[in-house]
Amino acid sequence: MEQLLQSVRIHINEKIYIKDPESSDLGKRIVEESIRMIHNLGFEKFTFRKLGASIGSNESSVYRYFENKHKLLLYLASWYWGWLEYQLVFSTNNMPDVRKKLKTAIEIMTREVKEDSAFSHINEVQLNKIVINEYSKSYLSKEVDGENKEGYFVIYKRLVNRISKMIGAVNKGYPYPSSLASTLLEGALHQHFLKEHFTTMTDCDESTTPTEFFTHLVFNALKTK
Amino acid sequence: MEQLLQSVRIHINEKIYIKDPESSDLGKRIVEESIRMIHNLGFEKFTFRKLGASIGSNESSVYRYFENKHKLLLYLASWYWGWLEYQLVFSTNNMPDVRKKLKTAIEIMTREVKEDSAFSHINEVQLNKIVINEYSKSYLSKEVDGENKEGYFVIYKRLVNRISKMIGAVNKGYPYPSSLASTLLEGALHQHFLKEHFTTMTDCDESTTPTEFFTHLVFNALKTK
DNA sequence: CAAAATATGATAGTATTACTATTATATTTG
DNA sequence: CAAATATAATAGTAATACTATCATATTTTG
Repeated sequence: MEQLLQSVRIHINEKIYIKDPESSDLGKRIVEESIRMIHNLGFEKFTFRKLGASIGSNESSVYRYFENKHKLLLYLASWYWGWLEYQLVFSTNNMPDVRKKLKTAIEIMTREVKEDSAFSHINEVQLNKIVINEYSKSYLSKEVDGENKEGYFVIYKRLVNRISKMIGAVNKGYPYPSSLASTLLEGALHQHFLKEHFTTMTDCDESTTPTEFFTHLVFNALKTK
Repeated sequence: MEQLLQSVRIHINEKIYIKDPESSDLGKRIVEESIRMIHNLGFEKFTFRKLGASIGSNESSVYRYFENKHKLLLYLASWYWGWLEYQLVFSTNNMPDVRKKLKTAIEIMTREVKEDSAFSHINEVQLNKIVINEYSKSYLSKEVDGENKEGYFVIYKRLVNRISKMIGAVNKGYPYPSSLASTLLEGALHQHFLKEHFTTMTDCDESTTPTEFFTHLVFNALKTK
């Protein structure tokens, strides 16, 4: 699986970047170091000037890859969701039992990322934390409709749609498959956040995982009686 | 109910503001106009300079009420959740049937705010939109733990706790009352957002409400069989 | 291999933001 | 009426989010 992931390239909408960061060494260092810096500083305090300095390069060089840090965040998020999508498709492919399939899907979407694949310049553990802490900011803006039209969120939407279809496969009559799927993805990030910062608002901790909570939630929602 | 709400003052942690905006005419204009401006411009493009100009006052005067716009957002959000909490407590008080009580609670927490009470300087319709679009930004920051310790999120946490208890009252054995409550509050905002900007990721529209979705979700989660 | 094209680096400059400080002028209160 | 307090006006600072220009290094290709 890891071997395979290594060779799979996640295709990201070309409008998100100016120059493909995968196409050069500098580009890869920009992505690699931006993950570390956003993880450490948080998105607000992260700047292209700091990033340039940190990779022994220059602010202006970073601007040749990404228009601004918002676009860079969209890039990182797209990569992350593409990576999850790959795992989802790979793991659930050819599973004849639709319930098992959905169960697997929920697990993949809600589990904590604990190991860096160490194959690429992308640290998935830190990237997962970034998505938990910053992803909402990428769409909670006045520009969201325009950016959505440009296709900046396609991977995420496709992922929600895949889960939605799996839900439909388990229970055709269930009236809210898309809402349940989007609640699952967004809610999983939220429960992980609460676990770290607002323990009174969640039951998730060392012994209880978001996976358990959401598995119970989704399958109960789909009960017909 | 509206009459009552008019006279109820929502108590907000004094550390959030420098000078209580309820204590002066200027303070009220700051709150009133900031709601309009954040609603129109979005939080990122909103500045104290613009706000000052817009109320025929001055940037420096605004700074005497709030340390920065982040604190102002915390203030507005606290007011909003306090307002919802009041409605919740008022509406569910003395309801002996715990299921009806929870049903009412879900409705209050998930419905769209459609009418401005017109009694105060606060436009609840716009404020509801602000909370949908901006609330996450108030806690998705590196300062969250410090601010949480200062008590900036108490009202929201109390609200989640109230719902959590109502859930426990319906089904003592349910293992995730807090997670379900937090998923409800956060998920409701999310579904309202999707309805406006990402229609493919939700089933909510003119004919289906987030209330229906969450009512079904919560009560199914609490089924014992 | 030389010329051309491209990528990167260094430096400087601009408008805006997010404040702080100071002083002047109203307004309220005792 | 004097003193205290609130507000307004103005100026100033450091940082941010860029844009522009030019120099230099590296790669491509004819």
